[in-house]
Amino acid sequence: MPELPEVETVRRGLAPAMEGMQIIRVTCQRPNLRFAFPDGFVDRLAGRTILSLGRRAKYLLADLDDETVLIMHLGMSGSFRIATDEADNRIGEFYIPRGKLAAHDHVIFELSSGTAIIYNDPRRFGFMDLATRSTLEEHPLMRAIGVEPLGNAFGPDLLRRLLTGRKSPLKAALLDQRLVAGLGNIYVCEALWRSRLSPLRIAGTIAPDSKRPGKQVKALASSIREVLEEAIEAGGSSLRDYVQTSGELGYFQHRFCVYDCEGKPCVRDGCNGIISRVTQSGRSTFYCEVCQV
DNA sequence: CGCATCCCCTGCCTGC
DNA sequence: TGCAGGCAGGGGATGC
Repeated sequence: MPELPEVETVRRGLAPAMEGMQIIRVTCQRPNLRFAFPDGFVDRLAGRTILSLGRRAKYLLADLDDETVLIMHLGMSGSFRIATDEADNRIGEFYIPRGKLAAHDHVIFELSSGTAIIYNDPRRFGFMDLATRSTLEEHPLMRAIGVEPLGNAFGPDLLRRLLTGRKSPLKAALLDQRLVAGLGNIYVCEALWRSRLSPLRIAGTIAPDSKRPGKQVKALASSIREVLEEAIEAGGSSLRDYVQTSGELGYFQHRFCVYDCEGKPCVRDGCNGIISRVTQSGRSTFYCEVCQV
C-alpha cells in the first residue's frame, strides 16, 4: 500500500487532470469500499468544481467549490488512473470508457475536460468520505493525525517530544499515525536502518528526558525526512499493485536497503551483517542486527 | 492508557 | 497443474 511517498506521487499525477475541472458525474460500481460511501456521495459531488488536490498523511483531499472536501484513502491496493475520452467508448453524452473498465474499478469521476478518473482497488481497504473545509480538522479521520514529516514543524525537537516516555518499540511508535503521519512498513524499516537504530529498541530510550534531542533522535529525524524525499523523487515504490496515475512504476524499490531483503548482506560500508526479518505487531520488520542497535 | 491481536478482502507466491 | 497456506504497502475494533 501506498505510504506517504506513493500517495504524494499519486497526488502530483492527478492534480493536473483534476484541478480546475468540473465533476460531471460520479459512478460507484458498488455500495462500499472498506466502508459504505456516505449518504448523498454521488449527488454532492456532481456539478462541483475541484479547486485543488492536497494531501494529509496518506489521505488525498480534493477541495471543492462549495467548501466540501472529498477525502480519499488508497488502503493497501488502491490506485487511480486517468482515462482520456475516446469517442468509441463514450456512453451517451458522458465519458465513461466502459469498454475499458477493468476488474475492481469501483469509482469513476467524469470530468468536464473529457477525462475519467478511475479508482481501482482489488482489496477494497481504501475508502472515501466527505467533509467540510472549515471543520476538516475535527473530522474523525483527521482529528488524531500527527505531524507531517515533510512539514516545517517536524524535526529533532518535536520527534524527541513524541518519543519521550514511550514504551513501545521504535517500529510501532513510527507506524503510529497519531505521532508522525504517513510512514508505513517500508519507510519505517528504511528510516531506522539509515539511522542505525534497531526497530526493537524501546522508543523512549533514544529520547532521554533532557531538553535537547541527542544524536540518535537527530539521526532518526533526518533519516525519515530524507528517505521520504528520495522516494517521492523516485516516484514512490512499486510492489505488486501500486502504480502511478500514468501507469508507470515508481522505482524507489530498487533502493531498499532492508525492506524485503531478508537474508541479503547489509549494504552499509564495513558491515558484514545479514538482514533479518522479525514480526512486530503482526507485521514484518526488516533490519540488520549488526549495525542497528 | 497503551499495546498486541485480529480482522476487513483479494491476489500472488511458495511448497507439496 | 492444482490446491492449501502464508503473506502483502493500512488502519479500526477489541481486549488485556
